[in-house]
Amino acid sequence: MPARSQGRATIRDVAARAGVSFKSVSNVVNNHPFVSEDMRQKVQQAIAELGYRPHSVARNLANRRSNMLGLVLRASSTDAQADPFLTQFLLGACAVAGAQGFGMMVRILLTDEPILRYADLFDHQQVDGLMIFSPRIDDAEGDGDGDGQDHDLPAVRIGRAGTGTNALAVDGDDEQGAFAAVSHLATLGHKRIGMVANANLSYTVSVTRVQGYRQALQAHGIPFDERLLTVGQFTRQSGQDSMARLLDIDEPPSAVFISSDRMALGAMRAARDRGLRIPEDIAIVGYDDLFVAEHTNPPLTTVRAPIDAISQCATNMLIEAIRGGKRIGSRQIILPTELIVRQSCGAKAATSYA
Amino acid sequence: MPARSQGRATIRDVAARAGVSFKSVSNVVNNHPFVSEDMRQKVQQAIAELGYRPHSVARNLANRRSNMLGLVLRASSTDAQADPFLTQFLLGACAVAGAQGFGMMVRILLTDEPILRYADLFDHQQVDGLMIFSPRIDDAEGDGDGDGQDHDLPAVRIGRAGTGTNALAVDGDDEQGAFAAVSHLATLGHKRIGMVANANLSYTVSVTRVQGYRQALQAHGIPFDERLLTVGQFTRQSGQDSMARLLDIDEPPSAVFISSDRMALGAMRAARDRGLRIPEDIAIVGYDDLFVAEHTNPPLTTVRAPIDAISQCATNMLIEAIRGGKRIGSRQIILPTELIVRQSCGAKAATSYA
DNA sequence: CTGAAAGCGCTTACAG
DNA sequence: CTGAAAGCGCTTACAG
Repeated sequence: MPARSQGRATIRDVAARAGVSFKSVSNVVNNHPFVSEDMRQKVQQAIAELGYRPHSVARNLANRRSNMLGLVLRASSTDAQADPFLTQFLLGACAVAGAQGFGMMVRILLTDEPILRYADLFDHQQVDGLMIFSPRIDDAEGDGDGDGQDHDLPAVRIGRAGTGTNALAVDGDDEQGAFAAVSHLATLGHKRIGMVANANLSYTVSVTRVQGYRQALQAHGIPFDERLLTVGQFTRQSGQDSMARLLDIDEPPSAVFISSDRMALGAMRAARDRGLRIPEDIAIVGYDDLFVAEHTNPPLTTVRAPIDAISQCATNMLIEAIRGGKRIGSRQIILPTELIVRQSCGAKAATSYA
Repeated sequence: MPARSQGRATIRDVAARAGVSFKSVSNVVNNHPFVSEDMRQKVQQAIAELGYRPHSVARNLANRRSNMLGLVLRASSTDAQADPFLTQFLLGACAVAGAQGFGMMVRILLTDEPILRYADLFDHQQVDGLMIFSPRIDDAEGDGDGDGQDHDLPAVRIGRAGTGTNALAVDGDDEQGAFAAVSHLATLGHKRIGMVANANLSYTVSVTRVQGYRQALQAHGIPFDERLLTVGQFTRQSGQDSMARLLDIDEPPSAVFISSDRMALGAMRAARDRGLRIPEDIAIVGYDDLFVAEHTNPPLTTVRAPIDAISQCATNMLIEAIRGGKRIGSRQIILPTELIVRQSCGAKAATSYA
């Protein structure tokens, strides 16, 4: 092969081989209009013969585009909960991005690190847009991505929208999910329905679920009793403690909505510690549909977020924003969640294995 | 700020501001030796004032390096099992890479896709090295990354080494893990110890665990009985079926090592279906230490792979190979696994919650 | 539709 | 230790 002795074939090599100018090679590689079929064929053949592959770095420099999406993951020690969704999210996002010619570069941000502008996690022009995945993190903190800068990147947040100018966001409908969970309980005849919130009410992810809870109560004509609402902090232990507290009040609940599966594990434990049978003595609904939910005893009824839809939607939105130019305005998309009925509430379960 | 009216500050702007040549700026940015303290300060100040950030794309083009690691993930529908490790692996790898100035670009490869050279998943010079994560996939297939090409990238495989020339690989010590699991059973007095392999024996990940099983038997003077060895195929259902088969033979086992937690879930179900108590009537050990293992009834004794150590080791090895130049030769590192004793074998558990 | 030019922002050899 | 040059591989305007 008469390619260069060193390194891969370059656009010039292809041009020489095909007997055309290298501009023409660029044209066909980039699928420009108005290239004659003849030219295309000649070039394509030379490309094949030389095993030419475009040099993306050079291309990016000239283009002022990187065809890269930057995914920033906020992980935290207290919050392993987010992890189970992460892989699934990543898979979906990479697939969509790849199909549209974008690569994915990921950056981890530990919560304890100081929060800077997310864009600063990447070099200048290293990515064309940002996906910010931090669904279970304190939103107040999370909003520290100063917009207002001149050359802000398009960004989409997974979770609730930040305060930025170009706020794009995609999330599951937590309110509706909580509503469905609690309605399920009410429909089964429960009147004393407690709730263990997954976090204190400075977290929007906690607030929306509480709202769904209250709306469901209202829809079913059940008065809200604040003694029935307690608050945990993500961990299983806090679920156990919160449940114990709920069980200790006068007129304890006959059913409890715990807005986190992880915490529901603790809650089930607390119930069992008192000799309460699930669901006969106490009905329980969780939230998240972790893998473990199917394997608890009894299998846990819970709410599942539409991770695949979220990842696809977010990726498409971001790419659209990148292609569409600077200001798309803000947009927030909320996707419906699904109640997975198993056996922890006493309803006959549609899906059941364990 | 006298920066350019358009775009970010460039190296020239910094030079102008600091009153030096832009070569000097490059020098300090790249931490070259022999820059006077005075120069460094002037430049650094100008950088700060202008908010200059190096343009990585341009730098990469000039450098012929991208400072990027390419992570290819082989996912498969039948193999959700790999997922739980993925997030943890990704976190570890990104952290190490980031600390050494490397970004991470990820590419998903679905198993059903044709297997090409892994390097072809990336553009030319888009990444400096490859991490290949596909621990639970048929190894025969996985080896289809033709080495032998001229400009092969350094690559490290998570799992057993491929056949390539530059074969770097890191893995957990499955043999030792299986050995520990089965020895645990033997130590508790079991003589009839069965095994359900996680996959048929064309998968090395299955073979090594079987080897550990046999070695442990031998070490404890227990003869190998092939009727006690059965083979599943990753799924929970196959674990259930395999266990049922084992329970049906004459002289059934009093303890079983199931080399996959997912399958152990099915196995526990099969045991319970026959009214067998765990661990009184039948002891069970799993493999993987999925999150669910802590929450089964009873909590599952199992083997945990050193994911963090693997991710860190693999990333460091790869970066070393990148920095060290072409041929490092092949190297395979096997890291020790850990037996997590819970309650499914009747041993007093050190760690116990659920 | 196709050439020769200039440039993306930076870096590595090259003389001073 | 510091300048002016050439180049990384490609692309966008520019004339033909």
